[in-house]
Amino acid sequence: MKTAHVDELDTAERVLTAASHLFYRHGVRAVGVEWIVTESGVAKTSLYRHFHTKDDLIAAFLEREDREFWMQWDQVVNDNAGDPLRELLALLDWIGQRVSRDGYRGCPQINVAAEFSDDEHPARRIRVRHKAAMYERLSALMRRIGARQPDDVAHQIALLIDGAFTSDGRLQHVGATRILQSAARALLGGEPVRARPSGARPKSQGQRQRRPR
Amino acid sequence: MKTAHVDELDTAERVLTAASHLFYRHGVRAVGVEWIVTESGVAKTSLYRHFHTKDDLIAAFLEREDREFWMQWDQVVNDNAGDPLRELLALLDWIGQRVSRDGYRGCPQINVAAEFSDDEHPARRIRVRHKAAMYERLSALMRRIGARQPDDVAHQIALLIDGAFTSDGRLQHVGATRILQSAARALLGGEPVRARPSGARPKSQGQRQRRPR
DNA sequence: AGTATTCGATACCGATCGGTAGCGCTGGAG
DNA sequence: CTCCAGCGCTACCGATCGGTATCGAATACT
Repeated sequence: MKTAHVDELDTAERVLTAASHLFYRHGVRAVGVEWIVTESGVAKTSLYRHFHTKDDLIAAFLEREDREFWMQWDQVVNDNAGDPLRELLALLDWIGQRVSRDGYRGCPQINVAAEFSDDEHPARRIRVRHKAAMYERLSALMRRIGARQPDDVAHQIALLIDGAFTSDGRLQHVGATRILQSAARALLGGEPVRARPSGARPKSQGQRQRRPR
Repeated sequence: MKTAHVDELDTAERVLTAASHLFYRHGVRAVGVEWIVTESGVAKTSLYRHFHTKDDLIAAFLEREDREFWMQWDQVVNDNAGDPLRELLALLDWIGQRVSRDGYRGCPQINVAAEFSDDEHPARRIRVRHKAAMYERLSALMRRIGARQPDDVAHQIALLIDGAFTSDGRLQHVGATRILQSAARALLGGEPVRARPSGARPKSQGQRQRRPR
């Protein structure tokens, strides 16, 4: 059915890629389909053959952003498996780098959702799901770390992350990663218990030590 | 020159009020001038007599939001003058209530700025100024509180606040104020020094005590 | 009273919006 | 070889975009 040239990009893929870049950089309402057509080098007819409406294209953009975000998240998690605290710090490092990149313009979920008022709009639904998933993962992670109030800390770290997302490179010169990581450490209560790689459940939040520097 | 009926609203004022509500609720690009005309009950000609372009109207909207935000901020500050920590907690309480209100749709500066890509656009300029002012105030406050690393903590609390702004009522049922305040306390390093109401400059961050509960 | 300004109303401008119709080409599957 | 789905191209649709022109009524300052 669909084979085409293996070395060339799929038509739908080219459309979605071009649309994603434009949507992210300029906002979805600022980008007309004609612009996407020009940028992707695809006929308008073909665009509408794969995405029935512009809203479908917007939804596809956000769905893909969502998928890729969690893929990278999981990658960082897997690279630091075993030590939950290390996992958290690695995630914050990844986010710190992400928001410091040139051309970073915030979280697409937040940005696009703000352009629509109808809560039934796919953009807003996807955003809600995305942020709920974020909290769930953080909450589970806080439990594994052994935080005393895992739900509260999860909410707080979620706030830090969303704040970093909207910072638009404001933290670039002070070190986004450093700010995020030290905040997380503080939120976990000074110096949290370092859990053993082999599932040692931390129960006492014993010896507090001054921060290394 | 301009007196008009004292009991009636100024024409420009009616336009700006209607535009502000629509802009905030639906996003600036989703709202056409015709819609503002209908909602304000003002002739299109009159609208353009006071605001030469739609961008001028958008800028006026954001400028006013900025002014009113700092007016309320200063109000909270004045109501809690003397004790810097109390001041901070009161500010976070105010923000917690603000983001929990029905119909809260995030920070207008963040939302509108995301709809434009040109950094020279007034919306993005005002946003940068607004957020810079936020950091400056927080940084000064952290110094008055006696935080050990005032700049870092200021950045971290700014992240919390921006995160709360974009939470869209997600913290409503867990208590936004509680989450924000406990985060701030933790970021200040357990229990920070409580400054005397009469200008006692805290220099040593002496006795650390375990959190009350 | 006279004059200048501001108002609302309507009609209009070119440009662009999201989306569709029709046509001619092409390349891979049967 | 035949067939046909997917492609690019162009022309087009009604609706709406931001913004302007014109005009008569109402208002305010001198």
